[in-house]
Amino acid sequence: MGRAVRYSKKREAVLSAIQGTDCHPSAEWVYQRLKPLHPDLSLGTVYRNLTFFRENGLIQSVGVVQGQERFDAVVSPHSHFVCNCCGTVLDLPGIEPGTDLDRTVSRQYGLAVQGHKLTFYGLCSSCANTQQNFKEEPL
Amino acid sequence: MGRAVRYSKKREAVLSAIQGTDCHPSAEWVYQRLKPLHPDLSLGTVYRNLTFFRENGLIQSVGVVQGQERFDAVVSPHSHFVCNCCGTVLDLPGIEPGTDLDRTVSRQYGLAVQGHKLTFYGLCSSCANTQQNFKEEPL
DNA sequence: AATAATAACAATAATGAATACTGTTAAGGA
DNA sequence: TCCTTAACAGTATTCATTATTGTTATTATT
Repeated sequence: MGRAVRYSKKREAVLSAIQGTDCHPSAEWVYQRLKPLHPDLSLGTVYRNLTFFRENGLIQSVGVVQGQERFDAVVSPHSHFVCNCCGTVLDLPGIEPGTDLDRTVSRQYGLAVQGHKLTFYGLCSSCANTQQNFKEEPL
Repeated sequence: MGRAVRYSKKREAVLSAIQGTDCHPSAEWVYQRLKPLHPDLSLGTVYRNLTFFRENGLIQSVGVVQGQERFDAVVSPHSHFVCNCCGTVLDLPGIEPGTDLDRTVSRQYGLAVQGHKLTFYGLCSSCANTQQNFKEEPL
């Protein structure tokens, strides 16, 4: 018998924080957001629960942006845009390549492709208007 | 190991009801008094807890008055007056015979007397003024 | 070196089984 | 008849177990 999962207010709060925003937050962001309501919250708990939720498929990782991993409560495959200046992560709901890419890779390499993640990088409109440049190398 | 005693709101309420009055109430009186605050209280619980408290020395029985047992949260030995008309039970703080009675009985009969209860019967001033008579035989 | 993330462990809090307590109903007693 | 007790199923409390958290130190990454 596996380890039983228990309910906890902190865990629930972490999930709500991610589900309640579309900014694709980092662990630190979640921590700062919840601190006022949960003064005794610890950063370790945030990291632990983010890992827990990702492993259980309730959230997904968007990848590491400027040194911090970012998360998304929308687990269905969709595209993202990452600003290399301010680190903003945006959804790209119009850019869905369908199953063509999956099928191509599947046929060409003989792999059972089940989905994909497509991430764009560049400058968001806000950063482009203020003519800022990225502070870290974008990859 | 004996039966463990647990806390319950109903039990606490019954004790408070008795401790919060000097009218030497009956089970029914306690029940009616607590009903508004505890709508699901049952008369059986009142009886059970009165017995429980008496057996544990937290309250004492003043005796049966007009068919109903009456209780007192003051467990130190003291005298009472019972009105045979309205059933009122009064404390008689000035009428304390001390240990003389106990010692007399103890010597005369060779018994280990530890205390006594002295109860007077008659008409309280209220009933005497309205010239009522007792409705039940007083004993 | 500085910051993000993980590991270790004691302290805390949630869970579930055991069972004391209560509500209800029926039966006993004065 | 009315006051009180008994029986029993349903409810609520307790407590041991252990998942979760807070803290601190350590590792990883840039």
